[in-house]
Amino acid sequence: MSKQSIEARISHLIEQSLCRLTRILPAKKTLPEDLGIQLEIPKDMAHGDLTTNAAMRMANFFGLSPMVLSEKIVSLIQEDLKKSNLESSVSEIEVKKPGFMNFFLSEQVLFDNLKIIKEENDCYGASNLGAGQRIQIEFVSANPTGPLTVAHGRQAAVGDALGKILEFSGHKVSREYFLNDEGRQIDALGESILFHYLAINEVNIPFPEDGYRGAYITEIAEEINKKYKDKFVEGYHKHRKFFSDYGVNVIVGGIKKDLADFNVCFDVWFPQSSLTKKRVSDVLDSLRKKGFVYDKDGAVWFNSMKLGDDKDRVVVKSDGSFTYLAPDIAYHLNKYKRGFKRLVDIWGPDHHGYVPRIKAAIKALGYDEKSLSVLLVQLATLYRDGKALSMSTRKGEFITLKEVIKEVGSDVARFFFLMRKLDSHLDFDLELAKRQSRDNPVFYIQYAHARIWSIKDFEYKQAKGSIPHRLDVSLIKEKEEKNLLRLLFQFPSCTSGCARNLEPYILIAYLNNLARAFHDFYTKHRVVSDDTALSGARLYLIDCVRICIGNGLNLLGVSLPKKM
RNA sequence: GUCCCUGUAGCUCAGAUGGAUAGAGCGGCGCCCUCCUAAGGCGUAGGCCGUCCGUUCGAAUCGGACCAGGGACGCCA
Repeated sequence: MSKQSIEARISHLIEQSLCRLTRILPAKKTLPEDLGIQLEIPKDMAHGDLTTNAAMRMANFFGLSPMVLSEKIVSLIQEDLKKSNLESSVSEIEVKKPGFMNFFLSEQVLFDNLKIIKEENDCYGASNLGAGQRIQIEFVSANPTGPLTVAHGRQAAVGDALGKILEFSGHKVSREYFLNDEGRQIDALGESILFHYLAINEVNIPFPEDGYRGAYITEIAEEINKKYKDKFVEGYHKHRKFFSDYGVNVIVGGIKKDLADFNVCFDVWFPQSSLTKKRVSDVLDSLRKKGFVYDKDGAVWFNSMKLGDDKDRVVVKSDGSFTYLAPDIAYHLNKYKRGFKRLVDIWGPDHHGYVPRIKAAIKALGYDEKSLSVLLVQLATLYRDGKALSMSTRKGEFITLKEVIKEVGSDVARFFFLMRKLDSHLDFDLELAKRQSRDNPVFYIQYAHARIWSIKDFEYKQAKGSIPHRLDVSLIKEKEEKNLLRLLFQFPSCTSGCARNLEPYILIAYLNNLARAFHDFYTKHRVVSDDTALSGARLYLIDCVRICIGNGLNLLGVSLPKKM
């Protein structure tokens, strides 16, 4: 019996007994639809495997003290347990102090879970939470005017991990990169390259306003000059488009390579240029018909204030060109039109003011704003030896994602970017990241995985694989082993928690605990010994740990070393 | 000025939808390799959870005010 079904069945029993109580006790009202009942895993294992606050939530409703209500519910549940085949799974239900009901699962459930892990293997922890729903996750989407920076690195790691987590939880995920390949910034890019190209050919023009600086710009200019010599010097203003196209091409190529080196892949690259002017103005026209768009001061405005924004926003400037919002509205409509039921946008914190605007647009387009989740991933600050490294994108002084990956490796970089809650600023210490000890959680977790392989190897060399991995329940009795059983049992609720909250860091905390529990077990008990039966049982157990750590690291996009 | 994020042990941070005595790592101190990787483990010390009100059976968690740090507020993208 899988853990989900036990959880589900217990919470069903609770609800059932509440319903029965309304009939037994003089009910004043009908039960509210959302009871707010939570069945959760208690922090302290002394409080059982599952616990609920149901009695405390419902005490007022029934006019009973939480303790009395708890007792009544428990006695009803116990009657039902006898009738169902759950009786062997729940060993005890206790009522504690303020009114908690604690469920203790029988050890058999935890042992059966090991068999489930072995069977499901790399699917253990997967669920059908998403029920096959199509969900699109758009992330990075950095303008192709320069290489990816550390900030993009965090967004890339988060988006990719969330994609994997959502897939694992039964969603149909599409990862998308919106490529901003036209507009003023792209023009400025072209002009910046042109400036350097002309400089090489000893033609001096003023440096463009909003121009980009940085070695990569001069490199592109040199590359063009090498290929085409001084071909574009005469009548250079006619060739601006060539320079910007060339620059975008080179930079997008670099971005794709950096992402590939970071093990991040996208299903769709969506160029802004594919949203033609006509498509954008068609969308604006349809919004105008619905009364969401109006003219003022020679510009066209979106009536976003009525939909929750603090002011109305310009969509067509008085010079006739679109603001960024206009194609973005069309883009989001396009996402829905492609059949996605849910959208996730991952942005930097500098875009937070933009959220009400796009939410307003979603509403104006006639979709439920809740179908769009905007995740604002806070910045990552790089440190070296406790000192923050300064960054300024404008001056071209920044640390690229590429440099970070080169210095610490993809595994470590990904892990560090995911380590904190998305809302938290992230301090990324390069020296700590390279350290290989307990204070570096990546190595700590990978080390547990490698240790298990090392035990398996040892067994293979000693006994030539003759020890059968057989689960003899009576042999697993150490405290450290029981601890592992419990943690392994919790893995599925951890993965679905990540999916529900769109937060990968929950998984990291879990893996840290599991690795710790394993290291603790390892130093206290020998796996491979003369006692073949015991060795077999322990090999079975640690292989389940290996599967769990492996599945967890896979979701984070971190590799699973067999040796370290 | 408006808005967003943050404020928990000396340092870096957990505390997933409010829950039962607030947890890790580092650093301090003291231990554990004739034994499957010591890149490990164990023990110990260390806290008015920024401040003040409020909601609740119950608050680090929710609401309000204030204080401190970071960031955003364009007919830029």
